[in-house]
Amino acid sequence: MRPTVHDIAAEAGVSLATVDRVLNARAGVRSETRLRVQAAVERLGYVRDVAAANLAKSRIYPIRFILPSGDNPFMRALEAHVRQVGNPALRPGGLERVAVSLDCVPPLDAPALAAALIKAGEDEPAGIAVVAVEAPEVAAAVRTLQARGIPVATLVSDLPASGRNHFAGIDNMAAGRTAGGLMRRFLSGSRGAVAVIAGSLSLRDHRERLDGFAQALREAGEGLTLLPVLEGEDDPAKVEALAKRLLAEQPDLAGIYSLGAGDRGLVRALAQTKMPRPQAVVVHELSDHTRQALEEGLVDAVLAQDPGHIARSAVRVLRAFADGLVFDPAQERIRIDIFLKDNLPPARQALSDPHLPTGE
Amino acid sequence: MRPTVHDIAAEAGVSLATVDRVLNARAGVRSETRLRVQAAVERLGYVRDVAAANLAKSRIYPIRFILPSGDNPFMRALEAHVRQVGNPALRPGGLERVAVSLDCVPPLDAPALAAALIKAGEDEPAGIAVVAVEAPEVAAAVRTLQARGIPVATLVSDLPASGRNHFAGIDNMAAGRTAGGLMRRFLSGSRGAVAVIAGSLSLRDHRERLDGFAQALREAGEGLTLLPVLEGEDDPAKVEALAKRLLAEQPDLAGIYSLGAGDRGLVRALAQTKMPRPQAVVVHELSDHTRQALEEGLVDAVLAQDPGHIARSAVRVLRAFADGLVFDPAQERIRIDIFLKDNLPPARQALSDPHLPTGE
DNA sequence: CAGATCCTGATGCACGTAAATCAAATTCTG
DNA sequence: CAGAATTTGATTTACGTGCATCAGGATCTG
Repeated sequence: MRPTVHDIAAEAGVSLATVDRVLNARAGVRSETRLRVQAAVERLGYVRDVAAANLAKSRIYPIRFILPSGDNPFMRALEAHVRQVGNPALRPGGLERVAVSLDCVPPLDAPALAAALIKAGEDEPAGIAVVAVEAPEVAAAVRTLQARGIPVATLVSDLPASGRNHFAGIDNMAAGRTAGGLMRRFLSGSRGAVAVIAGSLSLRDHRERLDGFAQALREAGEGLTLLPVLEGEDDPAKVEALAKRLLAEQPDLAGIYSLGAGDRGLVRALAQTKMPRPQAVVVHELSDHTRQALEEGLVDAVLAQDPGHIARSAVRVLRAFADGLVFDPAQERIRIDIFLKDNLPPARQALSDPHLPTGE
Repeated sequence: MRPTVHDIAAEAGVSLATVDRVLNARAGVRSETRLRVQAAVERLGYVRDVAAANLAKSRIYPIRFILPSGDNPFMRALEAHVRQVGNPALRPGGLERVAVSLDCVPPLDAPALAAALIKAGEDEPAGIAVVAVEAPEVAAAVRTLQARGIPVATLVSDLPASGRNHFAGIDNMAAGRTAGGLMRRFLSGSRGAVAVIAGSLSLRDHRERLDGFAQALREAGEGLTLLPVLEGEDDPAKVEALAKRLLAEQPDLAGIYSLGAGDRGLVRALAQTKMPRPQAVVVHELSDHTRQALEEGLVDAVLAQDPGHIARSAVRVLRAFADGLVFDPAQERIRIDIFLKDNLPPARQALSDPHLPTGE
C-alpha cells in the first residue's frame, strides 16, 4: 500500500497535525522539524492522494473559457467539447471536480476580449482559458489576472508576450512549414503561382502559419512563386469572392494554402469554377465541409488540431497550475494532424455504451 | 453543488441504505421502491463521485501489460510510457489508483504469449493489455480471461476474433492507405517499382497495412508496380540485408514502404548505397533513427502512433470497463500521425517544473 | 395466527486528507 | 524567572461513498 500521512507522522516521530502543517506549507513549524518531516516523505516515497485531498477540501475548480462567437466551425466544435468536459455525466474520467463556464465574445474584437477577461477573473476562478487576439489590451488583461494569482492558458492562438502560463494549441510555425513541405512535394517538378488565404494577420496563429509556409516554400526554391497573401476574415462569403477572382485571374495557379477559416467559401469556388483547378489545395481544420471536399478530391490535405484534446488539455493543465502540481508536457502537446483522403477518422461518434450501474 | 446520495434519499423519501442498495444493484429492494429511487436519480441528475467511491472502497485497479521483449524501439518506448503511468509520482493526473505491472514475452511466440496471458489473469486483475499475435491459442486465452470477467485490451496489433473489449492502436488499414496515398503523390508522374518491407505477416497490423497500401497503390493505377513483399522479422540486420539486395538488384526502384520495425537497418542500407536512392521512402514509428533519417532526407515520411497515448488510453479504458462506466471513443482514438521533416515534434521532454508543495 | 421471509431504516465505521480548536510543551524576551 | 510567544500534540469534524450490522415492520406461508 502507498504510505499515508499517518505513516509519515510515525516515521518522522511527530504528530499528524505537524505533518499536515508541513505538507500544506502552513506556519508554525520549526525548520528542524520541517526537515525531519520532509526527509520522511522522501524516504517513504509519499505522494499525496489528490482525490482524497479534494474530497476533504470539497474543492471544485471553476474554470472559465472565453471563445470567439460566430459560425467558425472549428470554434463551435471546440465549444461543444468544452461543454462536454463541463458536463459531469458526459465528462470522461480524470477530469473530476471541475465546473466549467463558457463565454463567447465577437471574434477579432480586442477591447471586448480584454473586458471579458477582466470580468471572468472577478470571482476568483481556478483558471481561465482563452482564444487570444494579439493586442496590447488583451496582454495587459492577462497580466492583471496573473498578478491576482489566476493561471491563464491560451488556446489555438497564442499570446506569449502576456506571460500566460500555458498554450494549448499546435506549433503554428511548424504547421505552416508542413503545409509548405506537402505543397512542394505535391507539386514536385511543376512551376507556377501559389496563393495563401489567411483570416487576419492580427491573429498570431495565422501569421505564424504564413511565416512557416513561406519559409518552406522558399527553401524549395523550384519554380514556385508565392502570391501576396489574401485576407478573408474567416468569412465564407469573402473567402469565396477572393478565391473566385484568384481562379479567374491567375492562370498559372498551382496551389492554394488556406490557413484560416471560411473554407466553405473556398470549396464552393473550387467546385463551381470552369478553370482548371490548382494541383494542390491545403486547408486547416476538419469540418463537415473540409471532410467532404477531401473525399471529393477538391482538397488534397487538411492540417488539423483536435478540439477535444485542446479542451481537455486546457482543463488538466489549469488544474495542475492551480494546485502547483506537475503535468506531462508530452501528453499535453497538441499534435499537428495531417488528414488525407486515406486517413480520415470516422465521422463523429457518441460515447461508448453507458451500461450505467443504476440498472439491476 | 452536485447532488449526493443524501439528496437522492430525501428526494425519493427513502433511507440512505436503500439508495445504496439501488445504486450498487444489491438485492432486497422492492421494484416499486427501486423505481422511485431511479426516478430521483434522473430528476436530480445524480452522478456518482467516483473518487469518493474509490476512496471508500480503497479500491486500486491492478492492470497488467504484456509486451514483446527485444530491442524494437517502439515497444521499448511503449514500455517506458507504461512504467510512467504506473509510477504514482510521475503519473499525470486522472490516472489515479492504478497499479500497473508489466511482463515481456519473446516477440512472435504465440504459445509463450498465451501462457503469459493465462498467468496474468490468475490473481484477478482489473484488466489486461496485450500486444497480440494472431494465433488461435492467443485468441483462446483472451476468451478464457473474458469468461472470468477480466476485461482485455489489445495494443498496437489487434485480435478481433478474440472478442477483446477494446483495441488501442491505429486503424492499420487506413495507415497503409495513407502510406500509399503519400507514395503516389510523392512519385507523381514517375514510373517504377515500389517495394514493401514487413516484419511478419502473422502480425495483424502488418497484414492490414500491406492490404491498405496495395489497395491505395492499385487505385493510383499509374506506372507503379508493387514488388512481392519482403519479411524482415523486425530485425535491423535482416532488414539491412534485404534492403541492400533490393537497392542493388532493382534499378527502377522508385519507392520503399517499410511497415514494420528494424528501420535502423533500412536507414543504414540507404546511407551506404552507391546506387541512386528511391524517390520516396515511407516508414513507421518515430525513433531516434527514423527521426534522424527524416531530418537528413533519407526518409520522406514517418507514419506513427503515440505510445504515450496508447499506454494512458489502455489504462483509462480498462478501468472504465472494470467499473462498467462510459468512456469517450473520440478521446481514445489513436491518431495516425504523419511526420515530415517540417513537423517533427521536439525530441523528448521531461515533466513540467515540479513546484511541489513540500517546500515552503 | 405463529413463524418465516422479505423489505426498509438507522447507525456506525472506514477510506486519506483538510482544517479547526484547545491544551501542553518548549523556547524566547525582558 | 515570570510571562509571552512560539511550536507541537491530541482530538474532532467533515468530504461522499461503500459496506456491514441490527432492529423493526410488512408480507407471506402453512
